Amino acid sequence: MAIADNKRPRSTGRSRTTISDLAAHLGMAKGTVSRALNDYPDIAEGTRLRVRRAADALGYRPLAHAQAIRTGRVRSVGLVLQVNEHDGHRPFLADFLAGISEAASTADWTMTLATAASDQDTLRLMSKLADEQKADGFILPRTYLEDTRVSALLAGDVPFVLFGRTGDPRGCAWFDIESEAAMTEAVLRLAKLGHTRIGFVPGGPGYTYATLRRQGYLEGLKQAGLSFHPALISEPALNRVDGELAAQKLLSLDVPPTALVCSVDRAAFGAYDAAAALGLEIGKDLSVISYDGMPEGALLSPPLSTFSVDLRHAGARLTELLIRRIRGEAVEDLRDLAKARFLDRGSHGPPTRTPAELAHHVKHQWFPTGGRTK
Amino acid sequence: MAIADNKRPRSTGRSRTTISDLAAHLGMAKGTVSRALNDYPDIAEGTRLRVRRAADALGYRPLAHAQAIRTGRVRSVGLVLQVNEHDGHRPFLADFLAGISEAASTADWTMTLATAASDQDTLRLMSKLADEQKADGFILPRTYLEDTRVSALLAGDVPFVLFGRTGDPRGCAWFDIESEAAMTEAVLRLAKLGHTRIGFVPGGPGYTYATLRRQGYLEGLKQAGLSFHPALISEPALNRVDGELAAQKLLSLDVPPTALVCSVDRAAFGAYDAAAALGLEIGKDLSVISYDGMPEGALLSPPLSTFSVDLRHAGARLTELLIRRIRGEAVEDLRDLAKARFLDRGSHGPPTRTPAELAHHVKHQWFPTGGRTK
DNA sequence: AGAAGTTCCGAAACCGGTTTCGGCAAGATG
DNA sequence: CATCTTGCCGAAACCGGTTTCGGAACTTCT
Repeated sequence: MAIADNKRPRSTGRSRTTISDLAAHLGMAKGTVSRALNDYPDIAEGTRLRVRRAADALGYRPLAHAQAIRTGRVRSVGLVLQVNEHDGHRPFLADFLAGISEAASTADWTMTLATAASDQDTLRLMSKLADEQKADGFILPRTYLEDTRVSALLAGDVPFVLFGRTGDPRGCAWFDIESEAAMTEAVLRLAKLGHTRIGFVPGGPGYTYATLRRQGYLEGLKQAGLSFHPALISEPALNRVDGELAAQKLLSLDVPPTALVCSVDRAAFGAYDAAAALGLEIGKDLSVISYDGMPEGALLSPPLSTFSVDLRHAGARLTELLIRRIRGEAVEDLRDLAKARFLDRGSHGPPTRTPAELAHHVKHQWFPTGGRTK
Repeated sequence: MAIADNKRPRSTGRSRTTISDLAAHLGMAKGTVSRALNDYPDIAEGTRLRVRRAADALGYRPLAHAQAIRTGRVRSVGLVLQVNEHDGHRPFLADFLAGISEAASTADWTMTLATAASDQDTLRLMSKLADEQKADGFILPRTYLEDTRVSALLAGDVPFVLFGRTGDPRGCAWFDIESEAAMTEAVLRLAKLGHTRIGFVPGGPGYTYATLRRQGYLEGLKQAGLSFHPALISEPALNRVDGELAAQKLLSLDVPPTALVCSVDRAAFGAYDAAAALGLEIGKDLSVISYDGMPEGALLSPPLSTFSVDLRHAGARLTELLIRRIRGEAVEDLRDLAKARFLDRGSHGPPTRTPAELAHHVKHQWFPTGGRTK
């Protein structure tokens, strides 16, 4: 109560110092001040310093949108997240955003975020943000082999950078994790332990990474000198249930794999379920190596061996690339790859049974009455 | 290759249609067009329609920052997330963001997001965003009883809305989940099942919710007609390890509780660990009810009974309130509470032992040699 | 019919910056 | 010493909107 009622003229605050105030205070033209602050070459060094000093003495902060009206840039990176879909990266969303925010902040930029419920919604939101110039460009997470966002942005001449590769890279800047190399490494590790039949659970079709990881698996077989059996590649699985089904099917083969390489952790979780149902011990009877590095994997027994991705770094790198893209650098110079880090935990080891023994065990467990119907 | 080289004058695109273009096309003054589009009362209905039609015929989209220069509003809600700290809500971050984005989008606003590494960093980022007018106001997640952000924003006359309450609500708009009511309900449910000694694991001191939940616990005891024993309130626990220690200590009391109410799920996870170490079965020997609704809780055995929060709704509501705040509504009209939803799962049931029996069991298990030294 | 209101729109100022242009003064050149 | 540069800054236009102001045309009232 008391004196609290000092009725200011509504949201006046102290009206900020504008560039005109600053110019008046310095006795110069405001154009000069502007050029001084923006490092134009036709300003004397002494003047530049005087201006700068006065600027922070008066606490001058240019309005981003007032600058934008002339420069056409609001210094903001756009990000449209699609939240409906499966998302192994969801636990890391905060890290990803932190990476973007940090890199943006360093360059004196900001991030404009929106969430979409569908592909179409994503396009709509991006076009709106671009039209109103709320963002100067976009980071595109989760790329498809054929990505409608890419064609739309290319057509609209809106700068962007992909997190992931795409079918036709022309006009695209991108950053990606070499997950195919991780898959190769997984196969080689397993082969070195003595596995000769190694199954593969692919990711969602359409996504670029799914194709790449499959290639990485094949490359691993080749380097290990193992022959490829199409039957050892299951149906795609992006969640626990599908992962269980996939593993179940692979393990029911006449000559089942003794090790599984999974494209995503969630599928690997399902493989644990399948193994449990069949009375198989993970890391012994069945080895599993996966990809994503989800924290839940560490809680399983045995903990899941998987490849983890530094999403904070990814966000930061993508932001740098996007800003440089917006500033006009050629896309060919704005492409980068990083490696995934292997988390060597307990879910893989030397095979304890031959495929034949494993098949016998499975058949016995799975069809206790010996039937093979259905 | 081929013809691909059509060398446009760099990022020309087709230069957007401005309000002047539109005015020229209509043969009117641009001021008139602006007023027509913004529903000024001194524009004839027919004119308004003509303008609107022409606007979407030409695909006119005003530049947000060009508007802002005069209106002083960029139509953006600011959000600064602190990512270093413990965070039970982290798995729901996407939902929270989706709620904000949706509500903002509905009002034709956007969201500007930043992440900070410390309290100080948060203040710095908010002040920068506000100064540059990249955001018109802020959503403040995770409030403290004494919140430096609140005083800073009040001093700077920057609009904001709290997610959570704070010690001194003057000048504050807020939205919160009534987690104290959830705690009360938890106690009542346990009392109804026959528990008479119910322990409480508080949340982090300083946070407003911690105090409220403690009060809710006390209120529950009171309503259930149970007497309060200070020893039944443990040290604060915000993570699994501390939760385990807290539960261990409570269970080692001479007259231990047969049920635990935990302020946060993570602490409850620790209680599971403690129970396992003591050979106690959750839901039988020890009942647990918690708060947060983290998905991991459903994977425990038995699944954790907990209160879940609709963070998408929270984000949406906060955004509505903030926008109304920015538009000048009084803070007193911008306060709202919502309820948490109880997820009735397997971690609570009637007590299978009396406190005395439980104490005996614990002592036997925990000190197999009967000693009481360290 | 003239005065007084209303309705509705054009013209211009304005917001806070950036960028262009031109010119003065000092230094370099012949 | 005259001229040509060059360095440096002021003045003004400009960006794309919004808001104020004033007045023409049209009603309404007396």
